[in-house]
Amino acid sequence: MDQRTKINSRKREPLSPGRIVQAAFEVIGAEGLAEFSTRKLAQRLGCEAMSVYHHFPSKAHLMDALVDSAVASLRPIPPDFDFIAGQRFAAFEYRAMGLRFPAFFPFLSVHRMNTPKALAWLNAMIGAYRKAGFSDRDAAHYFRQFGYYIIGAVLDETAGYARGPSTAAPVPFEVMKRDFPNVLSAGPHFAKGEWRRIFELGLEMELEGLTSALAAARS
Amino acid sequence: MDQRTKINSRKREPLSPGRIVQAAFEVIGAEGLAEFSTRKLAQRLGCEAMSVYHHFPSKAHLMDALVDSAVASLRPIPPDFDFIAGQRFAAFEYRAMGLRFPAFFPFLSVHRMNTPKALAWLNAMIGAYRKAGFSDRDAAHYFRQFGYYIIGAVLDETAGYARGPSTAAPVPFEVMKRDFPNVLSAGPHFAKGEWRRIFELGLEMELEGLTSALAAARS
DNA sequence: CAACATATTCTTACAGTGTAAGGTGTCAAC
DNA sequence: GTTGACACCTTACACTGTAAGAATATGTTG
Repeated sequence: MDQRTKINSRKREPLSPGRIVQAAFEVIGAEGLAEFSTRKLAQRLGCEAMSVYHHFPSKAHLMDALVDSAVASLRPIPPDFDFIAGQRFAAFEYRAMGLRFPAFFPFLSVHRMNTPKALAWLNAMIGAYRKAGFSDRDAAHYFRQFGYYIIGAVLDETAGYARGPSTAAPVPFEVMKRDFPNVLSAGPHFAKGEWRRIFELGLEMELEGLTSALAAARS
Repeated sequence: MDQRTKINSRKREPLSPGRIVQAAFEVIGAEGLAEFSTRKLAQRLGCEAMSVYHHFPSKAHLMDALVDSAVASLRPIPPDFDFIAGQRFAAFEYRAMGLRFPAFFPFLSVHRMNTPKALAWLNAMIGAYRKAGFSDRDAAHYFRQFGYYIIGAVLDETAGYARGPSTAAPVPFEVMKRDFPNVLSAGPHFAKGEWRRIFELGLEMELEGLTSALAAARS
């Protein structure tokens, strides 16, 4: 009908899954997960909301593509690393991925990884445990347990980082001082500059535990 | 206008924050977090959607009340427990809380705990670390790191438990067998019956690490 | 008792959401 | 040309949270 719409769609690069995924990350990064809608996505793409549906059957499928894309950005463990060094590498790599998409990570953390690229990554990770000497069962269990720590850590860093202050009226300083002095004195040590140390503290604890478990499994 | 509405609102118990919170948990438990809306909540309460707004200024405030209520259900660490036993108790207690509200936990996991009851719980937890002999800084860091593991674990149990299959078309068995054999053979060991063992595996690893850290801090 | 005040609850309306159904313009193959 | 496939757009619907204000219920004062 209106000729400008045609011109618009001719002028710009045509839509594609890749371009849509990238634009989605941009919107989520700029406006936050809650503000991410098909219409705002379309606005950034220079098209109409429904045009996205020609490339993704639903918003949920698009979100899955975002998960896949984020997971695909995880570099595999270098082959010459031993098991512990490899797990350390994977942990930092996963954390870096989360911090690359801080506003998106809370979504990722809660979603099953059953897209092809996510499965490939999972497969490699579990394979590392098997290869190190864990039984099938122990490989599954220790890997999952390790994931608990990593995901919990990255979630905390991103959920706190990406979101503004809570909706509830914050407790005033005087009340904090009187009723929750431990929280107050812990506050500075929760600052962003400390996050990496906190992450490493627990990570090294995990790695020592894995070392012991591995020694026990091999004997 | 319509007289039945009056009769209805006379007949039932009057609205109150407590009744609304309870109904909210019921709706979330029965229909899931995504299906939880003010109108469905009102339906369960036998009132109109906007009536809720007299008791909570916004849905976000109501959600905060849910967080507060869930956290308030955490029993404090018994005073005669030593530090490690206390942390073990708190970990299981937290996990039990999450499993009590499985559909709600993914929301809780991502939200700051700055309501009064949540702060009281935080304050007690951090206090336990201080009392055990950690410095202010180490208390903050080791507590947070411990929380990473616990929250990651409970999130995984509830997010997998409370949600149905992913939206993406699942990868067919033949493909799994060929391309992701490690994931396939790990599958049975990720079954629900194994969750408690997995949780304990990582928990005991954490507790051993805390024991060592505490010994180092005291020396 | 009536009259007023306050606390609850309901009605209506609006801007926003995901997306079903079907239309329109462009281009390649015949 | 005509046809058909493809990419994109228009419209419409059922849903969301909630602002604004009307209506009712309850309590208080005369």
